[in-house]
Amino acid sequence: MSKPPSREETARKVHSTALHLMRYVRAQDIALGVPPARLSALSVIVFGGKTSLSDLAKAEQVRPPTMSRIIDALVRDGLVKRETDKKDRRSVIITATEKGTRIMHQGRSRREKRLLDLLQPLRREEIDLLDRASEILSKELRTGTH
Amino acid sequence: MSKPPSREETARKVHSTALHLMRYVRAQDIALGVPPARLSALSVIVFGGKTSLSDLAKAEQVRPPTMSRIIDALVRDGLVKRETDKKDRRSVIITATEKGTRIMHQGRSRREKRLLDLLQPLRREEIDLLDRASEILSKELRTGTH
DNA sequence: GTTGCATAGTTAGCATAGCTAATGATTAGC
DNA sequence: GCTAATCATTAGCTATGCTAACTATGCAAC
Repeated sequence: MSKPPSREETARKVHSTALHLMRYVRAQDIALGVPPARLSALSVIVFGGKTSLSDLAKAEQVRPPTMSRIIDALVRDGLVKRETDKKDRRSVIITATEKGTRIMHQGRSRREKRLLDLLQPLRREEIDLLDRASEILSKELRTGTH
Repeated sequence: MSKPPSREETARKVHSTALHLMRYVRAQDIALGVPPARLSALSVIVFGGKTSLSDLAKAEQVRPPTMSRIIDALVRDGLVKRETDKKDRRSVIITATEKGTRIMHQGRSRREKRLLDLLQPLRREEIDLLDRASEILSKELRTGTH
């Protein structure tokens, strides 16, 4: 049927697809009323459990002052709470409130539903192929230089 | 070997992989010294040819005032130029300058090189699989409701 | 051709989110 | 106990998103 794709072509396709996919799922988040940076941080807090502010900053690849201000807003809106670490009183421990947890679960299920809708018309073999492709890429992203 | 993945699992994997992949390639862009929104707009201008401001706004999924200001910055930095459309004098046509084109090509080759490095250890069959997976997803993203 | 509506773009003003530099508080090393 | 390192915050800048209000132009109806 078709000739084997060059690595360059495949790289371009993969990049373009990932870009459009992210755009597609992120559109769902607007309904939650929590802006993107805050939602992303909240996700780490809810699903990753309690962490320090600096660990959060690392996870989100932003600088501590940026994360500090994001936490300000999340605290103000009652989605997380700040506590000073008993072991190291310089450190701040961030925990999700019940409200924060609830909103995050809503968000996740909205996004998953959206993606499932996208995958709905696909056949068993195609789902299987997407699954293996994700595995391959994830593995390289974990082991590569970055 | 392994039992067939549920659609839910696959959806989660695909989402997570796309997210990490975008993070991986975007890191390259910092070296260009052009902030993300401007770079993305410049990409549409360089590779998509001359367009009006409102078409650009649609392509980038932002409102016209946002695009207007992005263009302000790109013009100020000599990367694009504004011209009024002769046919419809309300309309503004945006074109890339030589400098803008040069920088964008640099950016593209940096990102492609980065992705090629990632795909480098993969075998022929794995590349082929990624290629087909991208095709499948792209097709759904094009034909789906969004 | 003028009246009136629609469309393209800009301006003004606000919120969000990124950064560096500088500061305060606490801990760790010696 | 002093010094250096670490964690978080504050201040102040840039960038990027939005809506509302405005200007200028085009188009349609009469």
